[in-house]
Amino acid sequence: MTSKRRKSTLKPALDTDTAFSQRLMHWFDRARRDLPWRRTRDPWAIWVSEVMLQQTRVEAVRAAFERFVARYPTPESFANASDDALMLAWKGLGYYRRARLLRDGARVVVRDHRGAVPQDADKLAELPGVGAYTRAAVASIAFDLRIAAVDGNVERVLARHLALRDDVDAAVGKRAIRAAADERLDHDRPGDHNQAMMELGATVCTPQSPRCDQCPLAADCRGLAQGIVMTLPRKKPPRAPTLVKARVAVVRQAGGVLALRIPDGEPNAGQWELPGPGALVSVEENEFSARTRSRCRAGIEVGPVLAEVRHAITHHKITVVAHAGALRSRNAGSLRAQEPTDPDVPWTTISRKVFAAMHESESD
DNA sequence: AAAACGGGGGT
DNA sequence: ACCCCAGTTTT
Repeated sequence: MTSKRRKSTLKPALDTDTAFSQRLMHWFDRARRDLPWRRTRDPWAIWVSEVMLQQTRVEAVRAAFERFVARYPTPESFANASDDALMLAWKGLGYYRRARLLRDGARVVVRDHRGAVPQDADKLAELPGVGAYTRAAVASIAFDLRIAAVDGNVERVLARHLALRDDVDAAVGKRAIRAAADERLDHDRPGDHNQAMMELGATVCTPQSPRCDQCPLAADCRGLAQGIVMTLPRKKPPRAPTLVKARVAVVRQAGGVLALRIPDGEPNAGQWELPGPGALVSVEENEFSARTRSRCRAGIEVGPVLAEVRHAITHHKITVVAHAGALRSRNAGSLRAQEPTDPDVPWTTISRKVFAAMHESESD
């Protein structure tokens, strides 16, 4: 057999790209998983799935997705959801702020687009919570628009295929990735192409132990040829974390414990947490009462330590010390009694960790 | 227990 | 170009 590789430089880019997408599509047609959001072309459902998938593994999204779209089948239905309903609908997925942004987006769809997700890439990008990635994903998967989606998976696949040594977080690296993604996009099946790239990154071209022997793109992968796959993509080193020693009080009342609904503007707004100065505020034990009073409008005295839990958010490493507490003011201010085990109360993750740790030490 | 991972918004 | 938001899974 003679090589089919062309020597001509007439249309080298096109030739290479066609082969790229053919190999990718052939692989995807065989390897694609049957997922609920791949059985619909409804742009709202696809939008929802993309937002969920940004933060959670496929398996966790499976159940949540079907429950969510059954409960909120249209942007309009979700636009009208209350904060509490939103929390419940998003339960188990974390990153509640994204659910709020999704609702903001749904509200704009209702207000500016008569409730229909706009079939236009620029209009999509104007929606709250829809950035470059989500815009590309929805536009290509729901509407067949020819826009390459670049998420972390795609970034990794391309950086390796190109042997791109630039920092992918810096402007030069971003431009290179973007250009490579656009160049390789399959114009006949843009939605499938984007999904295939992401699936390849998630299942074959994985961060730690890539299965290059199973990769449809290995033949012309320059990173593999140069033996630098594991070093890519290059990113700038993360910033050193800030250490926080936060404190909360466990004040038993009316069969539950006192809790604060986190005010708008603070992290985790709308969720419930144990009273204290806040999850990102370091305080000594003797400062607790004063700092808590200003935020919770209630006087709380703290006693013995019941539990310590650790939690990490962004560049904060938080140690939360949970004290037994007692209410000293006449009324509870902004605090309400809530049941720790009530599945309908959207406790913060830190609060749940505290309850779990207390439960463990009890059963010892 | 530490490390790894990621997309959107705001300044 | 920078910082902030916010968790789960893997090692």
